[in-house]
Amino acid sequence: MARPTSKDVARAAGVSQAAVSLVLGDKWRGRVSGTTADRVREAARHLGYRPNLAARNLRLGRTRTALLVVPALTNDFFARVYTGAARKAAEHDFGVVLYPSPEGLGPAKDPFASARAALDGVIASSMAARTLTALHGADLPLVMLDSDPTDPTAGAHVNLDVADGMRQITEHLLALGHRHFLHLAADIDSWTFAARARAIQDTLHAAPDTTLRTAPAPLSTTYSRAAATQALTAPGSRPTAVICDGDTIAAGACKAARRLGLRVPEDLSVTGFDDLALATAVDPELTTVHLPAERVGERGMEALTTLLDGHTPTGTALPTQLVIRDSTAPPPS
Amino acid sequence: MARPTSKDVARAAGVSQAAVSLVLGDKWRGRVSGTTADRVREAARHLGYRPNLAARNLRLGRTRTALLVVPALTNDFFARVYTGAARKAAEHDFGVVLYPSPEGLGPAKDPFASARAALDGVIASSMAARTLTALHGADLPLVMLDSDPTDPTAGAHVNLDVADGMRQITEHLLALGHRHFLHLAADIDSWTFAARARAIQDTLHAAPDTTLRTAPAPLSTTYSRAAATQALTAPGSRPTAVICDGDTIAAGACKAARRLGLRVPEDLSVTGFDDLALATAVDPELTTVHLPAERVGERGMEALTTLLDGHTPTGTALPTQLVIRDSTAPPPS
DNA sequence: CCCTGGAAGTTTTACGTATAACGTCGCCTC
DNA sequence: GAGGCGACGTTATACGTAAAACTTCCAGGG
Repeated sequence: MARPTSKDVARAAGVSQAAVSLVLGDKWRGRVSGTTADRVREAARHLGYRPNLAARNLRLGRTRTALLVVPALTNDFFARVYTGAARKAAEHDFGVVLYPSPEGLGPAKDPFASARAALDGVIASSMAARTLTALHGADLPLVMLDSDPTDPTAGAHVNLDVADGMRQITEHLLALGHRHFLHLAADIDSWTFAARARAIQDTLHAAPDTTLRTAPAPLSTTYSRAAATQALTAPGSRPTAVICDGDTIAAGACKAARRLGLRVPEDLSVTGFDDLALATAVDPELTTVHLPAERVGERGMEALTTLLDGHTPTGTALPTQLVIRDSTAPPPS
Repeated sequence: MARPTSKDVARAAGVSQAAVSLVLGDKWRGRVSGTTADRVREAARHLGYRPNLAARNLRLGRTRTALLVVPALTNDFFARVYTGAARKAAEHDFGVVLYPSPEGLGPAKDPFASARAALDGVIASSMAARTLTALHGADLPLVMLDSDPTDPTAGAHVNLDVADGMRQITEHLLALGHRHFLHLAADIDSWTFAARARAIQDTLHAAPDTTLRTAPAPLSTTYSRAAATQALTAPGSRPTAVICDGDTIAAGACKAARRLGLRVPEDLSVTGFDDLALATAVDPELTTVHLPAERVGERGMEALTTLLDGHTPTGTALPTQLVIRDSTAPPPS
């Protein structure tokens, strides 16, 4: 037999379809007797009734579904953001559908066409936002993750205190005695990376006799290695510490250093960012900044639901935490 | 103004709602004149009309949405499976919604409740399937990934030739001169890992004077390291090669070896499996087996659509490929 | 005895779409 | 000039649900 509808349940219970809707929607008090309600519930259970979501969504005009826009899932930061968002969503009886990297999906597709489910709102990471001109004009509630807090196009922001993370990293290296730094900066034009660079500069500015050089690097272990090699062999003062915008870059930098005959951390300290699974897989394990990725996802979802309730979410930046592992040490004397 | 409906478009174009549906559904040939069709399209474009998917799904009785069930997205194998499935889905004008690790989502939730979108079919990885008793009885078309091909509960299978991958790895090590092996086996009861173990045994069985020991290891770099240390220091013959069921285990094994004073690959060869991003991030880069993860996702989606068309998908196992990197070498003399 | 009001339902309607079924007109054929 | 037929539409209906509006019955108060 085909999937049972509320009408089938009604027939089985000997009531009208409306009564079934009232009972199962838990709006029956004062409208249906307790015994009848029980009878309806029993019939529904027996038939294995599941409401047709398409019909419900059509009727209610909302879907309890959010779109999460991320640049790529193979980055486990975003995978964790998704996990957090999905968990929180489940609490609110919401669903989350993903719109991953347009690169991965071929020709720039309309995200709202790609997400077959109709949407109640959108949560977008800043790194993905640049590809999403389509977001404007869709007038859906929008929550932005780790993006410029002054950007008014978003209904809400969930921010990470990446500047504080970079400050912690830099001060950790300063405390170890480092004075000459190389910043391998992600070659992506994004608020979060700009904020990280500024934090390094600000922190070093307050410290005497320090030098900082910056080189761009792709966010990929394989390709960042070449960038690191080049930056480390460039003429000029040799850095004793390399600050990377991400763990993947740091992994590439470690390899580059080793090929140049530099031991990490004895001859060169290297720091990561993000605290990906990779950070503890490489040897030495990376000193890095832990980002509460799942909390970002949770907060994003929370912000979206408060937005949908007509309120304005309050936004404090989520803290980031320096994690000291084995890739940093005092500079060689 | 609220979101425009097909009725609004009809009014703007001076036609009936049915005509709008015909034109936009591209079923207008012989029913509507070309000029009228153009007028309708122009009106739709001008109003920014987007069909209400809930209504369409209700009307058509299907959603063009598939559920992909994976154990965890933080494993980039599954992230790539998703990417492949989503890309292929887009071609077929389908959507993919995820049901990730029940562990990640808290108390075992009904996957079909969690996916707010109604579903046309399910694609499930074997590693996730054990948690999905709910799949049975849902009588949705089901495609199983990398699972026991003789299992009849699935409508279709997409298989990886993991046995051949393990055979390639083992023969590579044999060719290098290794005779004494340690297999760090994933501590998960799943068809794919059983097949891998069998392949190692079969291959070594055909080679003279070889020994094989097996030890269980968790699929996590951090925890597998302890398992590797224990297995490597256990009394008895010392292996010269460690075959791991996954790259994460291999990364842990490399660290364990180094702490024991063994250089990789000079003193001990270590092999991975899966070819995750991690495989090229660690130093030395791992000799491993590349799995065409995105192709798995694509084939899964293809199988589902042929299933939905009422046909029986043909199933040949996808090939796996040995990738020789820097973690294997001849055994020490 | 009538009137009010609440309990326990039912009938009806609307959500937006796709499509089957039904008109109407003009032209061509026999 | 009757009949047919293709082009160009329109009208009507169904999908499954939620909820507003309506009905019926009965108890209790004045």
